[in-house]
Amino acid sequence: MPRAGLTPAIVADAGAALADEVGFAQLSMGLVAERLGVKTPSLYKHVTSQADLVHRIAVQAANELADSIRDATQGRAGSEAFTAGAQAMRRYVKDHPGRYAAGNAASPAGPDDPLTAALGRVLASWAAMLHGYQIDPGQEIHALRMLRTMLHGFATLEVDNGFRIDADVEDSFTWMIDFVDRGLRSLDR
Amino acid sequence: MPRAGLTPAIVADAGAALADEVGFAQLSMGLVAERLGVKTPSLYKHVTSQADLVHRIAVQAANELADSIRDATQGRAGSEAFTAGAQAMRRYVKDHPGRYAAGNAASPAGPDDPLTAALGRVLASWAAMLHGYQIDPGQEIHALRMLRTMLHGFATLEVDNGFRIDADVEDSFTWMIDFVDRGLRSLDR
DNA sequence: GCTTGAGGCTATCGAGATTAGCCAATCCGC
DNA sequence: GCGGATTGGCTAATCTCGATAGCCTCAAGC
Repeated sequence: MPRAGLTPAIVADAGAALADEVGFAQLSMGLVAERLGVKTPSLYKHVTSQADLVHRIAVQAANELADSIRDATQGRAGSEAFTAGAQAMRRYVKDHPGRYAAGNAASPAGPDDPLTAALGRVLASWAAMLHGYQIDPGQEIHALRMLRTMLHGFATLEVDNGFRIDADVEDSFTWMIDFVDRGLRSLDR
Repeated sequence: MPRAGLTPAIVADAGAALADEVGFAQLSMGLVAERLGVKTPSLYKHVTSQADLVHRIAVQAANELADSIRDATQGRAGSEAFTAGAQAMRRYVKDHPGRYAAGNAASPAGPDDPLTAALGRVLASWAAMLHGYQIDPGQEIHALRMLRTMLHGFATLEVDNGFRIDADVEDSFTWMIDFVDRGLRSLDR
C-alpha cells in the first residue's frame, strides 16, 4: 500500500474545502478521509481529533479573511476603505461559508494558540477599516464591536438563508454600510 | 411501571430548559429522557425525531421572544420603544441562550408550520420597534434587516463569549443602540 | 372486568468518532 | 545499497447517540 503523503496542513485544506462544499455541519472525518483517498483512522496520524481539525480550519479561515480585508482596503482610506473592507468580508463568507463556520466553532486555547494570532489579525483589519474616522478613543471599542456585530450578523444570516423576503440582499448590505458610514462620519465634532 | 404522562409540549419544555442549562450543542435525546425520568426511546412516542424536538423548542423560543419584545415596548414609542425592545431581545437571549440557538437551528417547513407564524411574530415585533421613525417605505426593509442583523449578531457573539476585550459589553450595546437610533432619526426628510 | 390503544421498555441497528495494534514503506546512518 | 527505527497506512473493535422494532402493561371506556 503506497503512502498518501499526508500532512496536518493537507488534511486541514481538504477539510476546509469540504466544509465549504457540503456545509460545516455535514463535515465528518469519513468525508475528509474519502476525499484524501484514505481510511478514516489514518487521519488521526496527522490530526488529534475532529476538534483539532476544525481548529486548524479556523486558523486558516481567520488568516484568509484577514488577508482578504487587507487586500481590499490596501491604498484606500475613510469611507472607501470601510466599504471595501466590508464587501471583502461579505464576499469571503459567501465564498467560504464552511470555513467561516469553522472559525466560529473554534475558540483559541491560549496566547500561544495560532488561532489567537489569526483572530487578532482579523480584529486588526476591522480596526483598520475605522482608522479614517478619527473616532474618539473612548468610543473606539464600541465602534469596533458594532462593526464586528454587523458584519458577523449579516454574514451568518445570509449564509443560513435567514433573509427570506425577496428584496435584494445586496442592496440591504450596501444600505447598511452606508448607514454606518454616515453615522461614523457624524461622530467626530 | 407507572406512566410518566408525557406530551409533546412537556418534552419540548424539558428540552428547552436543558438547552439553556447545558448549551444547545450538548442537548441530546438521552439527556432529555433522563430529565423526564424516562428511557430514551420513549421520547419517540411524543416527538418524531431530535430535529422535531429542536423545531418545537424553536417555536417556543420565537413566541417567547416576541412576547418579551411586545411587553417591553408596550406603551412606548420612537427611541424609547426601540431601546426597550433591543434590551428585551438581548436579555432574552442572555437568559435563554439554548432556546435561541434552537431557534436559529430550525427552519420553517412551510406556511402552515407554526414556526413560520412564530418567526413572523418576532419580525413584526422588530418592525414595531421602527414604527416611530417615519422611515421611507423603500428603506423600511433595509432598516429592518439592519436591526435584525445587529440584534442577532450581538446576541450570538455575546452568548458565544465572542467579546474578549474587557470593556463593558453592556456599554457597547447601549452605545450601538444609540448610534442606530440617531442614524434612524436623521433618516427622515 | 374486558378490551384496546397509547405509552413505556428492552433489544438492536447504524452512523460516526476514536483507539489499539499490526505491518509495510520510507528514511538515515553506515 | 543495507538494516533498523520511525512513520503512516490498514483492519478490527469500542463507544456514544439517534432511531426503529416489537413486546407488554397501564388505564380509559364500555
